[in-house]
Amino acid sequence: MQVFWARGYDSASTRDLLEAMQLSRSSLYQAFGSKEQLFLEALRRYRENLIGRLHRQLEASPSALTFVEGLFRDTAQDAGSERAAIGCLIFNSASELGQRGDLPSREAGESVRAITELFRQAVVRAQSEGDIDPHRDARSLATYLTVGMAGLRTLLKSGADADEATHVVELILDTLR
Amino acid sequence: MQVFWARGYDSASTRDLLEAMQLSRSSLYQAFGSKEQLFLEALRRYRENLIGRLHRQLEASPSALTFVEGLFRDTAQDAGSERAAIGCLIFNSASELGQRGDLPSREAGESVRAITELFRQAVVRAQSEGDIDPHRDARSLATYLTVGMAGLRTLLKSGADADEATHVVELILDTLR
DNA sequence: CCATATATGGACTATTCGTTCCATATATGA
DNA sequence: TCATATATGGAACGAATAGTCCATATATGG
Repeated sequence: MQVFWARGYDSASTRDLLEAMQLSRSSLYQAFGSKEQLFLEALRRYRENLIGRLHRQLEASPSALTFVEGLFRDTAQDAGSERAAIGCLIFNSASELGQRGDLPSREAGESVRAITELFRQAVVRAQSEGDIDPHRDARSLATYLTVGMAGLRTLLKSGADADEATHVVELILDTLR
Repeated sequence: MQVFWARGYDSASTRDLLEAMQLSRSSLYQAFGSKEQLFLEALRRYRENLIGRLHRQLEASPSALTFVEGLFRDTAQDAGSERAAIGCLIFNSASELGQRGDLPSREAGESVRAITELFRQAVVRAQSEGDIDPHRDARSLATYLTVGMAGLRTLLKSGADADEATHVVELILDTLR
C-alpha cells in the first residue's frame, strides 16, 4: 500500500510491490490476480482505515468543530515532513487517475466522496452543537472542507512551510463560523 | 505539452510525445536532450502562458475581485468537461512530483508559487479598490486562493458536478469579503 | 554548383514493464 | 504415511520503456 501511496498507481512497479510485500511474483498474482486488483484492495483498505480512524476521533472529540479544527491544524503543522510530501493516497489517486473511467479511477472518486460524507456528519453534529448555523447547507460545507483538505495537501506537496499552511487553515476554518 | 498535461510526467511515454509533436526520435533528443528537459520546457511554457493570460485578464477586469470571482466560477462551471478531467498541468505536476527533490519537482513547486503571486497581486488590487479589507494579509489570502483552486481541481477530477462545485466556489469567495 | 552543416528517419541498444507458466516446496486431511 | 491441494520461487514472455547511433536527406553559404 505504501508503494502506491508514495509513487502513485501507474508508477508503482510490480517489483517495488513484491519487495514491499515480501512476496513472490506468483503469490501476488495468485492472491490478487492483477496490479489493478491489488491497487483496488489497497485503496479500499486505506480508505476504511482512514475513515474509521477519523470517525472514532470525531466521536471522541468534545465537539465536532474542534475535531475539524484539529484535523486541519495538525495537517498544516506537518508541513515539511515525509508524510506531507507523500500526501494522502485518496487525493493522490483522484489527482492522478482523474476521470479516466476505469475501476481505479471510479474507486478514487468514491473515496473522495467518502471523505466528504465524513465531513458532512461532522458539520451536522457541529450544527446541533451550536457551533455552525443550522440553516447553512451541510453538504456544501462538507464539500468545501474536502476541497480545503485536497488543496492543503497540494500546497504542502509544493513545499509550503508550516507557517504559511497554518495561516491558510485558519482562513479555511473561518468559513465554518 | 498536452501529453504531459493529460498523462503526467512519469506516465507520458516518449512515443506519445513524438506522435503529438509530429517529430522523429532523434529530432526530439537533438532539440531537448532528455524527457526531463522536455518536461521542464513544457511546464515553463504552460506556466508563462497561463500566468500571462491571467495577468491580462486581471488588468482588463473592471475590478480585481470580479476577476477572481469569474476565474473560480468559470472553473466550477467547467465540471464534467474534458478540460476539467485533465485539470491544470501545474497542480497535476505538484501532486504527482511532490517533494521528490529533482528539477521537475522543484519547477512544479515554483509554478504553484507563481500562481500564488498572481493571486497576491489581485488581492492587493482588490484591497486598493475597497473590495477587500486592506488590513488583512494579502499573502495569506493569496495562498488561500491557491489552495481553493487546487482543491477545486481535485474535486472536479473526482467527478463532482457543476452545482456542487459552484456552491463550494461561493463559500471560497465568501472568505474574501 | 558544390561543400559543409544541420535535421531527420528508423533501426538498435539494454532495461523494465505486467503477466504467465511450470516445477517444486509446503501444508492439509485421511 | 501417503495422496492431494495449495503456495511459492524463478525462469520466461512479448511489449514498452528512455535513450543512442548512423546513414541519409535537407538546407545553407560561398
